Amino acid sequence: MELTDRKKQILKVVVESYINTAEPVGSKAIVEKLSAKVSSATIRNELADLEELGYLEKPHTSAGRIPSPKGYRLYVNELMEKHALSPSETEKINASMQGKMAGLDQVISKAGQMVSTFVDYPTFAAANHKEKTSVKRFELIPVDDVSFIAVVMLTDSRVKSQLLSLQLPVEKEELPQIAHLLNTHFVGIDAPEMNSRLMNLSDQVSGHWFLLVSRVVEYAGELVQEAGRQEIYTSGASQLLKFPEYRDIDKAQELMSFMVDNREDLPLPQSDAPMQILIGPENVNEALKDSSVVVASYDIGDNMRGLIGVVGPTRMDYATVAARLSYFAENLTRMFGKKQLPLKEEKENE
Amino acid sequence: MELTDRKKQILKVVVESYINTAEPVGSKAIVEKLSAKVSSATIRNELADLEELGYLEKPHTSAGRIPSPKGYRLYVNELMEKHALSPSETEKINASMQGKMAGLDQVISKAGQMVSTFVDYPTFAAANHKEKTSVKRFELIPVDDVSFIAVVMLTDSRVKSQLLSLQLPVEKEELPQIAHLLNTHFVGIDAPEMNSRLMNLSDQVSGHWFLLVSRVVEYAGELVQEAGRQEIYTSGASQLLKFPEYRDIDKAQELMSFMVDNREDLPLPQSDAPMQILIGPENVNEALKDSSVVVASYDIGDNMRGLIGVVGPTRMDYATVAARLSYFAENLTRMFGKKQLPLKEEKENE
DNA sequence: ATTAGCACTCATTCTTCCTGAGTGCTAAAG
DNA sequence: CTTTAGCACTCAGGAAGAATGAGTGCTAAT
Repeated sequence: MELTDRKKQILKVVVESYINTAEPVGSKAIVEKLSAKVSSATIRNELADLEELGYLEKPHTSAGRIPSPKGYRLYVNELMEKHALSPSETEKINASMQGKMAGLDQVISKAGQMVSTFVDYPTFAAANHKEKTSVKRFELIPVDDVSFIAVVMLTDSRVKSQLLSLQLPVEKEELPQIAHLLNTHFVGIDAPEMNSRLMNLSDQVSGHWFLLVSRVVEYAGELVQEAGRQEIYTSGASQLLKFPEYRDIDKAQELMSFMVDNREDLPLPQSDAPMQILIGPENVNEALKDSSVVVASYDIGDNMRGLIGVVGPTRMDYATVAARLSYFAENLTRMFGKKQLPLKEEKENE
Repeated sequence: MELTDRKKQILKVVVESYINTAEPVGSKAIVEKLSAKVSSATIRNELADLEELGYLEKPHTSAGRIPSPKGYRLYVNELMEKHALSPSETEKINASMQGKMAGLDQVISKAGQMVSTFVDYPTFAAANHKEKTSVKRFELIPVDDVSFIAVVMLTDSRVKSQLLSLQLPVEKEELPQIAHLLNTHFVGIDAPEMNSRLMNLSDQVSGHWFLLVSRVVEYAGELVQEAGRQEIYTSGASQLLKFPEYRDIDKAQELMSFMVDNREDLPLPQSDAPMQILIGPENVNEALKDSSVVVASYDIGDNMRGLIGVVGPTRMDYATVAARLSYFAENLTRMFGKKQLPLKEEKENE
């Protein structure tokens, strides 16, 4: 059954007022904010209906109403006015995005940080590889008798390198051959496959070479696995404490410890939708059951999708957050979503 | 004037009892915990003296005594029993340190994390370079027509690399010469010096070369500067909320926002002492005035000194924290303080 | 120097009472 | 059938007071 127009208007007023004040909303207050001129008694009847339908709840008998998750859901789906950003806001966002992010790792974490300061809620940030990352190419650079540098180009166009030292002497002349070996056998595959090929190799090459090769493969394997694991960054977690809903220290600590200490356990929403809003119990994560999350995603290169989630009480300001976040995400896609990452194409200041 | 032995014993009991319970300690409770058999009235006289001397304070007239910062200081300097770790504790520490840290960046942050879980207080972690980091050597690896990889070896034995792309074509054959140029002019110097040498070079080489060189130098300059900036990591910040002294949300938020969001502003103690305890107002940082910090340092390679700080209320368990932290720090020095970093010398599991 | 004894202080807790915002229901009016 | 005025009712939250009890400081005796 569809709600009447008036019921929707009333629900909207309740949600917005509660978002602003965190106080239950009473019938009189609603009358004042409502354009239609009706008495508070009428509103009370409507409120009773809305409560029966599950859109509102009462903290206790003699208090006003607050929205239920179902109420927020309706608000977000139908009632919320997607408000456009003011020029000064877009300006601020644009300014903050100038030249702050060098290198892929930084894009992800910085994006989260910027959003957090901009929406005034805590955020988390992560990224998914669409395809599995693997090694694109190996290079070995001689250093001294016992050490060399392994340079590993990954398919996501990052380049990682590390100094490796052995007990045995390393012959400069052998390195190119070993690199060739690596490039023919260990490119384009995942970590377990790397290991099994390494095993196969063990009796085809000399022990000395094998040692060298396995050190490099070990390193590369870690890189590939690390790329598969998704690192989650969080920002602004301390802002949680400013909301009255987290006055209860235990509630606060539960969520807080997720945000700052156990981020790896934050289950991320999977959908590819540009923006998604998860309200209270819609979150699968136990610690988020009383909170809401607004998630947006953006492109990084053409093989990754960045994710930014804004975390707050269910009473969070969905309209503003959604507007700002989606503007941000769109801009990030514009800046980093190209075929080839424009890594440090242009620079400014220092 | 020296305190009598009995006064010291009493102070010790007060401090330790308060550390355990967070409740003011009364004369009767002291009698019970004190070996000497005296009456509570005697204790009261002594307490009055200790208060007059500034070692104790009273929250209000009818409460027991709590230690003042001066009291904690005396306790830490003279009274505290440096307790040895039990075998099961050292075992746990040793186990947790097995093979968790690969690469220099990880040593620092992981060390902080491990200490935090082990002492049950929040920690911060950082590292100082004793000497300025600079570039030890450049390598350029051709990739395709317009891009190449810059590999930069730093004096702290880290190796960093990045894919650089230009608009102009990159000649494979030129790269070794350009690398040579870089290695003769841009090694062993700091970022500003790099820039000024770059300027000098501008009319000595062709525009094409200059473009290439400046891209690499720019990248290297950032690396060198980044090494100079000190990155601060924190762990376990949410544990703060479990202490009653941070029940006051505002206090909690102030410190919390330092720990999780503004870590770069945490001023770190400079001393090179292996361990240092800063009690309440001894901290210069405003946000830490009501808290205490136990800092220890350890060697990383032979050019860096890692720093781990344990943060807690002034009522923190100095004896336990100090014991565990120093054991940790000693082990870290043992593991990573060698001449040459044993980066991934041995491995286990995956 | 120590201690028993006693009057005093004051945070904390519990009760009681009051207030006022807000409700639900009924009965009358549109 | 919808709206509204009116009224009795509920209940969280705050204020005020009383009781509790842990702890003190001081005095006078040992």
